Amino acid sequence: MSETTTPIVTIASIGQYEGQTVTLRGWLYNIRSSGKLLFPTFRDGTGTIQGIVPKAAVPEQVFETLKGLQLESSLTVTGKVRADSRAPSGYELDVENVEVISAVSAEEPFPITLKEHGVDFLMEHRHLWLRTPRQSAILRVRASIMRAASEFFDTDGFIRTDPPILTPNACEGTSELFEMDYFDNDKAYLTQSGQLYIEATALALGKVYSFGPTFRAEKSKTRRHLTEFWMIEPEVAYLELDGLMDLAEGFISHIVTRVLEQHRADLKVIGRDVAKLEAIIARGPNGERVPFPRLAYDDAHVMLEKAYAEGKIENPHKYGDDFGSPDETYISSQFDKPVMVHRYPAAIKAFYMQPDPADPTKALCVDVLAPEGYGEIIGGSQRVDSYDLLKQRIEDHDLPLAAFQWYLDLRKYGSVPHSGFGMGIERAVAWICGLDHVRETIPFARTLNRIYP
RNA sequence: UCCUGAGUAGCUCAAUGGCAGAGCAUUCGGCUGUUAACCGAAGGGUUGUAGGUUCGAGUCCUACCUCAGGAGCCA
Repeated sequence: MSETTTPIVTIASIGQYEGQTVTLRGWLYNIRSSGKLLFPTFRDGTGTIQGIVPKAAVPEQVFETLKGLQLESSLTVTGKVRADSRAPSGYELDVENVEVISAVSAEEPFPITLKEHGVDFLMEHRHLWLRTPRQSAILRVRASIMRAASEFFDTDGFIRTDPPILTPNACEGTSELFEMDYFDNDKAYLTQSGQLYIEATALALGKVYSFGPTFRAEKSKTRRHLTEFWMIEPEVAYLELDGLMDLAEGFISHIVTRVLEQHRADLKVIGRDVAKLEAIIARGPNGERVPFPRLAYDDAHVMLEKAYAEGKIENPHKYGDDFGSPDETYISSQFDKPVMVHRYPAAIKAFYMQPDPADPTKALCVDVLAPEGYGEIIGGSQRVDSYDLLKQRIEDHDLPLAAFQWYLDLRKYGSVPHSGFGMGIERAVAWICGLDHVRETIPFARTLNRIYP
């Protein structure tokens, strides 16, 4: 429509074009008017910018077109970029021309308004909710967290080896699995962890990781649960528990560092208290790295006993039991960095975890609890490397031995100490973004009660 | 699965057992610096579903449905 050629730019990069006439391709995010002045706000996926349209300065048709346009109509807009201290982003656009690509009907206006909505309504319109600045910012941070996570392993000699998503049996035999028919007579299940498979690839390649979707058919209805979520899992041959904790610490530090480097603006949109994240990677007085606190299960139990005696938690923690959500929240609230709780009682942990030689009733495992009550974001362990012990564990847990024969083979042919952990991406995103529910951390959350849209 | 809570206009919410209401959104009008703009007006309702109590039920009772938060379990 414009007779002259103007550069097509993104809102994120518009500062480079101050004083120039440019074209944006996007959507109408909001529009205000003051008589013969219009203030349309445009968005293009990279940000938002307010345009100014004085009636006297543009063709009648441009003014009337914008005035009658519904929110989220798509359009291209041409105008001159001007720095303005009144604008939140620092720039405004003096609109010269608009071309409507697709107008939204007034009979069915865009359902997501700038006012508040309920959770159910927003989730029902998730495909449109994604367009709002906060949701877009969260997805950008999610993408960077995933990139930083891969990057950490890729640059440290890890080989990405993704396990199958369709599996013949339960990994741990505890969680509920999504079941399906697999051709004739056989059942297949959606994976709930690729761990057993990457133990195999780790013994082949040394340092490996997997990154993919995971499925849990648990009837969990909380702010921390999805039925389909993404998990990144490293597995390393010849690595023992202490080294595994070092790995987890470096991993989390790297991700937080990258997010702080790249997403200050997004974190501001989300409303995240950045100081809480800076504390994660804060250095000591001489610039030295400050390790994450490491707390043995027994010491964590003592901490909880004291907290209960002082009335800081409602229910006493019974020694030998796993920590409940309120317990984890209390423990993590005592530190401003993620806390690594290790050596849980073997009886409450998975069959494949190596017993502690110093106390065989304990497992060489670690849970990383995120600060601010976000709970467990990482669970990991050193794996049983003895054939006989592993076989006995499988039998003790009433797991089908035949299905685990290949897994036992790993202990038959050159078994070595090895360790790994898994981090749930959505929980990490929820923590880093300071969200109160994981459903906002993934484009289309799958939960107990929702599989639409 | 258990516990708790919520379902009223497109959305967010009010309404002592006694006329069904507001803000936003939509439509119309006003306003040359608005930031979830503001001001005026109009249209918009099978109060989640099915029963019951009552002269009268959005409100009280029963069952069911949907959703949310929590517990357990987990990442």
